[in-house]
Amino acid sequence: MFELDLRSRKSIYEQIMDNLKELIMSEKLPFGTKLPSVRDLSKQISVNPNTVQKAYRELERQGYIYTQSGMGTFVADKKGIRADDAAMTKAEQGLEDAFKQLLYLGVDFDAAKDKAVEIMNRIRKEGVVI
Amino acid sequence: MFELDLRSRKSIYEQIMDNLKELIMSEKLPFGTKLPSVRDLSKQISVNPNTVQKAYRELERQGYIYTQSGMGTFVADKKGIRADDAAMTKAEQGLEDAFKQLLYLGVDFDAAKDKAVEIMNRIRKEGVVI
Amino acid sequence: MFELDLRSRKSIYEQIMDNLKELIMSEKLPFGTKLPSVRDLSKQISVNPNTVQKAYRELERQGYIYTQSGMGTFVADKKGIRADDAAMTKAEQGLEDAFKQLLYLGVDFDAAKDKAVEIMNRIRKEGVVI
Amino acid sequence: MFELDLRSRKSIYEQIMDNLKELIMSEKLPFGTKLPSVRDLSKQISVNPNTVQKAYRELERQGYIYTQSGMGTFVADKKGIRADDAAMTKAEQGLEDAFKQLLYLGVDFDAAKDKAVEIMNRIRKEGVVI
DNA sequence: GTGGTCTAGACCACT
DNA sequence: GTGGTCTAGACCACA
Repeated sequence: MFELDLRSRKSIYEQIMDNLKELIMSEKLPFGTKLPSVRDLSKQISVNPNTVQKAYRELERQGYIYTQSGMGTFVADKKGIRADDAAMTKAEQGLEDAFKQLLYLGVDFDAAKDKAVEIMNRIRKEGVVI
Repeated sequence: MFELDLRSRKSIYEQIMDNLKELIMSEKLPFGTKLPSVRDLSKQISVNPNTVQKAYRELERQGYIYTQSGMGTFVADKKGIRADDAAMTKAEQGLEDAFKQLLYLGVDFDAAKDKAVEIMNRIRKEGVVI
Repeated sequence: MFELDLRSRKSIYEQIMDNLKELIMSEKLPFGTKLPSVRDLSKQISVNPNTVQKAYRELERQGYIYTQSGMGTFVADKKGIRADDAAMTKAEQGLEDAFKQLLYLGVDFDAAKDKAVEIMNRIRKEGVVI
Repeated sequence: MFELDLRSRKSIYEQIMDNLKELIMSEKLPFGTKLPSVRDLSKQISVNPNTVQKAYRELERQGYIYTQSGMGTFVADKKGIRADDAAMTKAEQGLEDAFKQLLYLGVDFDAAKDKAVEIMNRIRKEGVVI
């Protein structure tokens, strides 16, 4: 389904969330699709079930998926996604930090900006089609 | 000297590092400047000396400052900053992740890109003069 | 696991690092092995957990081990060790200094060289098998 | 007279000692030579007089130099040098550590040994003539 | 005075 | 349970 980098500093549940978000936003998992159960997914990616559960719970809170008792977990309509203000601010802050980091490393402003634009265009092409 | 946001998710020592990096890169603290001693800065910003030292240590490792035991800590020549390839890749990855995060939140691609450009221009104006 | 010399001039965290490096390089702790947790090792060798953590942190920075938050700390693949040029130069400088130190003490050149060769051969036999 | 690296991690008084030991052992400062006064040397190399004094005191303790009240400080006969056991052990330990460090960095045993021999021969030629 | 190391013990997020 | 961060305070060597 997707890959994790167990050696990354990013926590595992966040990696799971990001992977699923990407699949959902790119409509590789379209509205209504049944997600694997917590137990199945946890086996598939060799991760503690609690960790998967945490990812699912958080995704549900953010409106990406929903659960039907006894039936399973499903991809929600994109309209349901909460444009969580906190998450938004955090993402913007992340953008700012990453950009500054480039400048800290001695990259010239315009070069850094070009780099950023290049990355964004690549993302558009590669697939986070929305 | 600068301010901390104790409620932020960013750890204190990282905030100290980022603040100092900004002051150094903008040459508000030019090459050779003596930084406040660990103890002084810790009092100034009401933080434990160990926390300040951790920030100094890491900044030294990254080449922003250098230390003379018994004498103090000083701003290093910018040439000393390691254009660490790993750090570079990491920064680019960070940019990519942050941008994707925006898209995950349901922001339209072009809106996200505009946002990013706006942020970059703000950074340019505000002063990370290099 | 190993022993510390609390009376040594070498700081404790450095002794921990050197001991672990030796165990790793000799493959007594092969790739992937889980190291004792910070708390366990600290109890085992009667040292404060922070001190052990400092050693682990530095070993991670040097690429000998890696860490999975919440899971533990593991021996990294040797390929990960940075053949850091700076570290190399430093090691050579250390060799030079140590040798000069012998000469400063009034040891005859050939005697010092013999001593050095003897030490190197002992190291080969004793086990820093690579 | 000689140079210091203020940014080095080696303490200044040790650098002074090593420089003087080298000059003495190579007989560039032969037996009986008057050393500059603490005050003069401290000015010359822009260092706190206390630091120079500490170096002189330690050199005297080790038998490299001697002081005549009111007259100054002089280079001692090499026979007087105390083959301080502790210092000897420390030097040997340093040699061992530096060599191991090379191995840690992934250098092959024989390559490391060759390197060491090369360094020793260079030292012989370059001047620590004894 | 300076930085460097260490202890004792706390709280947090993650697995 | 795991590592990561932080506080409060101590002692040391060095300048």
